[in-house]
Parts: sequence; structure tokens; C-alpha cells
Amino acid sequence: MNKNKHLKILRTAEALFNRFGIKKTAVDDIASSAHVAKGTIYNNFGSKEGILGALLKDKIGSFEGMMESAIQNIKDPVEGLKFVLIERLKLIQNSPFLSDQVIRVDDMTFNSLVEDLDRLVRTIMGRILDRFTDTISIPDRKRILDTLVYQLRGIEQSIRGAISVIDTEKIEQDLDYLIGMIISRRAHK
Amino acid sequence: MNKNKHLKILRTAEALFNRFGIKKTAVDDIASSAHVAKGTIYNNFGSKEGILGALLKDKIGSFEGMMESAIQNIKDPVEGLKFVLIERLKLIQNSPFLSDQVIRVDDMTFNSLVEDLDRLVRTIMGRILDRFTDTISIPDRKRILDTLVYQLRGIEQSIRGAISVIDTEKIEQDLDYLIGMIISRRAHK
Amino acid sequence: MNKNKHLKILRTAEALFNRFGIKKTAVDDIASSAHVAKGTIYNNFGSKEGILGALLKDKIGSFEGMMESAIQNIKDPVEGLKFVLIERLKLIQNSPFLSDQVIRVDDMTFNSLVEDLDRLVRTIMGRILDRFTDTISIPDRKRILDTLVYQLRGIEQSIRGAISVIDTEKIEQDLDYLIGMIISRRAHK
Amino acid sequence: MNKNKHLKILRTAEALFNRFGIKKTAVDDIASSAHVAKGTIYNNFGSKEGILGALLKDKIGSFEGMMESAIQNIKDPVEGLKFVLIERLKLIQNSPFLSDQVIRVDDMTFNSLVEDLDRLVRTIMGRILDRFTDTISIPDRKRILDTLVYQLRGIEQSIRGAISVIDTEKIEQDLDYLIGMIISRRAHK
DNA sequence: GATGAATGAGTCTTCATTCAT
DNA sequence: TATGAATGAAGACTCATTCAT
Repeated sequence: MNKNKHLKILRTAEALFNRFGIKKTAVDDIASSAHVAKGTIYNNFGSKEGILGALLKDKIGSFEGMMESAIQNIKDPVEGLKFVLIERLKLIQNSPFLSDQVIRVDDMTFNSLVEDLDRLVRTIMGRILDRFTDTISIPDRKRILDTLVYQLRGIEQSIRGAISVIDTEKIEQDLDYLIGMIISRRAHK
Repeated sequence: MNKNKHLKILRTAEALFNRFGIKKTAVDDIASSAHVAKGTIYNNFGSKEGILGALLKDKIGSFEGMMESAIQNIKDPVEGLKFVLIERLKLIQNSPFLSDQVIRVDDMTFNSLVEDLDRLVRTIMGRILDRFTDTISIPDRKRILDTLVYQLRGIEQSIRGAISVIDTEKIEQDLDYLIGMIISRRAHK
Repeated sequence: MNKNKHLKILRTAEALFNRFGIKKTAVDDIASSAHVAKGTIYNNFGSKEGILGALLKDKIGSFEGMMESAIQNIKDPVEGLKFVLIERLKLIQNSPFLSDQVIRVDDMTFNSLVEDLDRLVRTIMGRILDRFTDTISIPDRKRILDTLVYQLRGIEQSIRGAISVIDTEKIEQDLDYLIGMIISRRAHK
Repeated sequence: MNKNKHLKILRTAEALFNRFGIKKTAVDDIASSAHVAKGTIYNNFGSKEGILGALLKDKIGSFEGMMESAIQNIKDPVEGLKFVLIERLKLIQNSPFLSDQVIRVDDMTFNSLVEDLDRLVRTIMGRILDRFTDTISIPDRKRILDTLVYQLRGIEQSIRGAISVIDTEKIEQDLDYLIGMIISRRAHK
């Protein structure tokens, strides 16, 4: 299996999935766009779902690595939480196919992969929370994390539905607002 | 046109769209599930999209009506906002197909219908906000509404992705938390 | 069976057959254009082919009647032949559906009806020929009639295929030319 | 793309088009008759119209080639004109689908291809006329060619409508008669 | 390993005809 | 007799997957 070809297929598939959606992208399209025979794709990935799986593992893996290393240097909780959320938003912004919902029914694997991602984000934000605040009641902690994840997914969905370009600055301000509110409230008590 | 059959088709289609998604649901499936000939469906709705359109108009129309009338009796901003959000969530919870994204590409109508829904929710929440707080700066008002809509969509997406049953009580508490935070913060100033 | 409705259906069907062709005209179209229920059409004509049959019998019958009576007054062979041919061309020009070829395979009836028409034209032209020329050998007579019928059908086909309006004058000149040639040749001998 | 299969599909389609007409021939029929999967047909020709297009180009192209080369050796105008007309008639006789008119409405391409054919026939006959007669007035030339083309189409249509086998000899005599008449008339002057 | 021609189940849609009211 | 809702066979086209070369 040629490593170059393997990667080329993956990059092409990603581009097409992002532009046209997973369902609308035919394996034929990937093959001809990647200047590769359809058979080669099946030799490498077994099925259309195989491509998707490889792509997901790839994306999520590299995000995970990046997160783990970046977290070490965080000095401020507000900045920390914002960093995690923004990076996660960038991930979807650059790879919208990650939230394509075509695969829903007959495929638990992919769903769980994406859920892994969110579990990861949640864990990391939890760690940040714990590092900078003394003590939080379990239910309070859970609620804060839920709120943050909800907000993340809500923004993510708005990004996906947006026809115009995304106003990153505005999103950052929105996150500032929410995180600020949460943190200051904690400080109050 | 038999009103009974018309309705039966609509209900069957809704159930199948919800369970299997719009794309995966064949018109044949709807026909046989509704114990109706395929032709009957085409006589009534013209096309698969026609079914979807009727379903959307149905759902959204009745939501709009319910909202408008319920709003009159609101006494408390926290309760008001929560009510709007919860009802909106129930709508998606009972009709997950509403957020199915398969049809989007070549069809502006449906997309705009769903967006109408969100515009409506936003408008109503804006009205509640204005009724109970004296004055809010324009950007502040916008930010609050954005935060609420993001949260709504985030929860909605979590509901959609959830395999297990939704914990309504928990969601209500989460909303309480966020809205409480927003309102109390306003009170502070 | 209401005579009015019967006729209305027939006229509507004719108009639609002419404009859109027989195949492309659905029974539903005829029904709604004639402001009549589809069932009524089936009560009156039994089937789509039934409509067509009635229409053909109608058209051909009235053509036949007109021909028979007009022939009596013919004074000149050239004028006579030209008259028959021109009238026949007008028939197709006004009712193009008569030469629609959709019905070919499984329907001998219609084909033979149209062939009846051509047999009639041929008979009449034969009679004219006999009346004005003394004696013609059987094969010669046959050949002349064939040539005339071929010409007729050729022009007819050109009319059918024509996108622009038909130049009646030109056609008349063409017929003059051919008939003149035929007649003068007979005179020679 | 297997050249054999490509050809097999084309031949099968031609046979079915000829026997049952274009509309009545389903792509499924072609597939099963050619012992080929439906998909193969679509891989090769894209659509049902694609098959038809390939067939037309094939037929007309080879006719054109044959005509061009055969014309060189013509010694006699009567024989020349007859040759062109007879060959053209053979073309339709062997491929009646060429004059099937079902596809016409929304498809200009095919129509114009067939019209190209007739333009070609006309051009060639014009050349023959010019070669063997000294001078013809423009309107006379046009009238002769019209008459010949009308005759051609008329005979063609009779062939198409004929249920029994065509009597080639008789047709040849008919053409002899007409062409002889035209040429001798020219000689007279 | 790479190739791409071949496969055929699955989709949406049309329309002549029937039949209960 | 008139109506028109219901029927379902038939048709064109798509695309993930296989396999011989």
C-alpha cells in the first residue's frame, strides 16, 4: 500500500465530503479527483465507510494530540476555556463533514468517535476548571460543563448553517461573555 | 381527497423520517407503512419533497400559533424564556426529522422554514427581555439572545445525538442555571 | 350520455393531441381541460385509445363526405388532382395528431383507419384520372397514382417536421409542377 | 470500456428500437436482451438518449462516407439520382427507428441529425443535376430537388407504414418513372 | 498492488384504469 | 350517469461494491 496514495485519497475525500457532504460524494468522485482507480480505494479502505472512519480517526487523533500538549501552558482559566472551545470550533469549521448527519442510523462507530471528541473536550475543560477554582460541588461542576458544551455545539451548528463567512471575532466575544459570567459567578461565592 | 388518508400518510411519513431519516425513507416505505398505494401519495403531495413541505408547514405553523397565544400570560422573565426554549426543544424532540440536513443542498424553501422558526424564537425571547428589563444596550441585548439561541441549538443537537431518552428535568435545570445567570447579572448593574 | 359533453371531450382531446402529441397527453389533462371528470371520459370512450378511435372516425368520415360531394364539380384533371391533394394536406395541417406515430406497434386499428384515408384519396384520384384520360395501361395508372401518393406523403412529412409556417403557395407550385409533368406526358403519347 | 460489449449494446438497442419503437423499448429490455447489466449501459452511454445518439451518429456517419465515395463513379444522371435515393431508402428500411418521432419534442439534436442527412442527400442530388445538365434556372432546380426529396420521404413513409415486406423492384420502377420524367423534360427544352 | 468495466438492488416518478359514492 | 380518489405496473437513472486482467 503506497503511503502517498493512501494520503492523497484521504485528503481528496475530505475535501469532497466537506464541499458536497458525505452522501452526495460518490466513491467515483473521490477516485477521479484523486487520480486513482476506484479499486485502489477499496483496496485501501474496504468501503466508503472505511474512508470516513480513517478520516475521523485522523482528525480526532491529531486534535487530541494538539490539545494535550497545549493545555500545559495555560495560565488563566478564562483564556484556557476559550482556547479549548475555539480550537474545537476551528476543527469543525475546517472539517464540516465531521458533523454531517447522514451516517446516523446504521453506524454506531462514527457517532461514538465524534462523541469521544466531545468527551475529550469536556474532560479537558473539567481539568482547567479544577485547576483554577478551589472547590465546586459535583452538580455545579457538571452544570457548568454542560452549559459550555451546549454553547459549543450551538455555535458549531450556527457555523454549519451559515451561508456567509463566520465572524470569528464575534464568536470570541460571545464566549468571553459566557465564560466571564460563569467564572465571575464562581468568584462571587 | 380523503382527509383521513392525507393525515395517515403525513403521520406515517413523520414517523419514518424521525426513525430513519429523510433520505433513508423511501416513498415506497411510506406507502406500504401507511397501507396506501404509492400513487395516492403522489396524488396528495406531488413528490417526496412535497410530503416534507407539508410536514414542515404543519409542525412550524402549529408551533407558531401555540407560542403566540401562550406568551400573553407570562409573568416572570425567567419562566418566560425557559418556557419558549423548552417548547422549542420539545418540538425537535418530538420531530427530530426537523433538523435532518439531507435535503438542504438544492432546496432553499425548507431551510428557510426552519430558520423562520429560529427567528421566531429569537423575536419572542427578545420581546420577553424587553418587557421585563428596563433598558439594555443594543449589543448587550444581541449577545444575550445569541447566547440563548446557541444554548438552545446546543441542547437540541445533544438531544438529536442522544441514543438514550432525554432527561427533561436536567435540561430544565441547565436552562435555569443559564437564564438565572443572565438575568441576575442584568439585575446587578 | 350527454351529447354536449361527448363533443367537448372530443374537441379538447383533439386540441391537446395536436399540441402535445398523443403520448404526452394524459387522460388527466383531457379531463381537466374539458372540465369533466376522468370517469366520464372512461364512461364515454372506454379508454384513451377509444378517444383516439372516435376522433379518427370523426375526422376521416367528414373528410370522406366532403371529398365525395366536391368531386362532382371538377372540370379539369390538373385542378382536380391538385384539389384532392391540397385538401388532404390541409387535413393533416389542421390535425397533425393524425400522423402521430406513437400508436404503431400494438394497434392495427388506427393504422388501418389512416390507411383507409389514403386508399380513399387514391381511389378519388384514380377516378379523376379515368374521367379525363382516354386509356391508360394498368401499370402506368398504378405508377402515376403511386407517384402522386408518395408526393403527398412526402410533402405531408415536410409539413410535420417544419418549424416555420408552411408556405402553401410554394407547395401548390410544386404540385402544379409534378401534375403538369404527369399530365403533359400522358398527352404526348 | 469493452469494445465488444459497447457494440453488442448498440446492436441490441437498434434491433429493439426497430422492432418496438424507441419509446416502447425500455433500457431494462436492452440490458436483458444484450445480456448486460443496466449499469453497463449507463456507463457506456449515459442515458437512453445517449444510446440513440450513438446509434444515429453511427448510421448517418457511415452513410455519409459511403455516399461521398460512391458518387465519384457515376456516369449517368438517371442512375446517379436513383442510386442516391435508393441508398437513402435502404438506410431507413434497415433502420426504421431513424424515423421514429417520439423523442422529438424536447430534443433538437436528433432531429437536426436526421435533417443533416436530408440536407446531404439534397446536396448530392444537386451536384449530380449540375454535372449532367447544362444550365437550370435557380427556381427550376429548386423545384426538381424538392420534388425528389418529397418523393423520397413519401416512399420512406410508405415503407415505414408497410406491414408486409417492401417490393424494392417496384420502388425502383417508380423512381425510374419520376426521374425519367424530370430528366426527359429537361432534355426537351 | 493497481485498474476500471460490470453489476443490480434501490430510488423517485408517471399515468392508464378502476370503482365506491 | 358523473365523479375523482386510489391503484400499481412500468420506466429512467444512481451508485456502492466486486473481480478479472
